[in-house]
Amino acid sequence: MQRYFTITQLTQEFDITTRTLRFYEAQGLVLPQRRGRQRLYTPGDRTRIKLILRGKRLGFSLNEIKEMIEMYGSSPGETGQLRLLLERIAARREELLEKQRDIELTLLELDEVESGAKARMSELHTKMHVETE
Amino acid sequence: MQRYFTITQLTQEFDITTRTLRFYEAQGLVLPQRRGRQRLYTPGDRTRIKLILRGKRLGFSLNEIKEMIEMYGSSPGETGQLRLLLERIAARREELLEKQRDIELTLLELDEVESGAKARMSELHTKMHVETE
DNA sequence: CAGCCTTTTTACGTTAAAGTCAATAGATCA
DNA sequence: TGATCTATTGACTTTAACGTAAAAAGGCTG
Repeated sequence: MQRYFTITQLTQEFDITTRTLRFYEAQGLVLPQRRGRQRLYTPGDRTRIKLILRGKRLGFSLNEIKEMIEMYGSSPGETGQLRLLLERIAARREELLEKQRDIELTLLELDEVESGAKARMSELHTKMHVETE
Repeated sequence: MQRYFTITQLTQEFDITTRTLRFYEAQGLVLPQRRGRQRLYTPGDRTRIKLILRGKRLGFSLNEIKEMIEMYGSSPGETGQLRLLLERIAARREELLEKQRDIELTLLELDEVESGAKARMSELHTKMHVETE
């Protein structure tokens, strides 16, 4: 029993438009089957779409995302290709680790701004309190 | 003693073009002083540029980055504004935490692909070994 | 089977973030 | 001072990632 999703189901689930999904298909990122002219998405297609959107949230371009997806599915039988695959994995991992550090720093700065704002807020309250005494 | 950076120094340090820095200036993201027509960047300007590039790496748009930078510098004196600032901080934090989770997942998947590739690689070696015996 | 709704195709438009190019202005160096 | 270099400005172009609109093709319903 193969369960399929329609394009509109997926657009609603992920809050994207049909234009977007067809665009991703034109870029070779998803390849839904057809029943006549209608697109049928398998659970596997749905997973790929999730991967695409996750990549987008992290700031990767569609081309980079395509490469990553191809990495996932690839199982090269030759040593040279395998070595290349391992290199690409290492490179991606580096990028992701850098993004992690970037996020850590940004979160720390947000903490600072927040405590500054909270301090000013309690100052304001104190002042109001004194003035109304 | 105020030390200044020239535009080319910064382009070399951050590996961007002068066009990019002037574009950021036109968008109001940095505001270097002028000596005649020449731009002079202070250490503070340099820090802002670092913030911009970090934001870009995380997939934020220049407009979002501008908002964040303005948050950093702002010190509103009114409670309503402060409350708004705190809300924005919370929203940003949520986004960043989601990105963190996205990264974790992606790293895990990379691990899987990698160990799969390594397994296939040692299979290949074993096979070669057997065949050449 | 006529009418209506959804889906698909095709084609052109748009926006963000620069890239490229040409003209001009200062700055520098022999 | 003339020549050369670098920086600035303005205009136009490009690319990615869709948005929008129009026409045709199914599919469903009374």
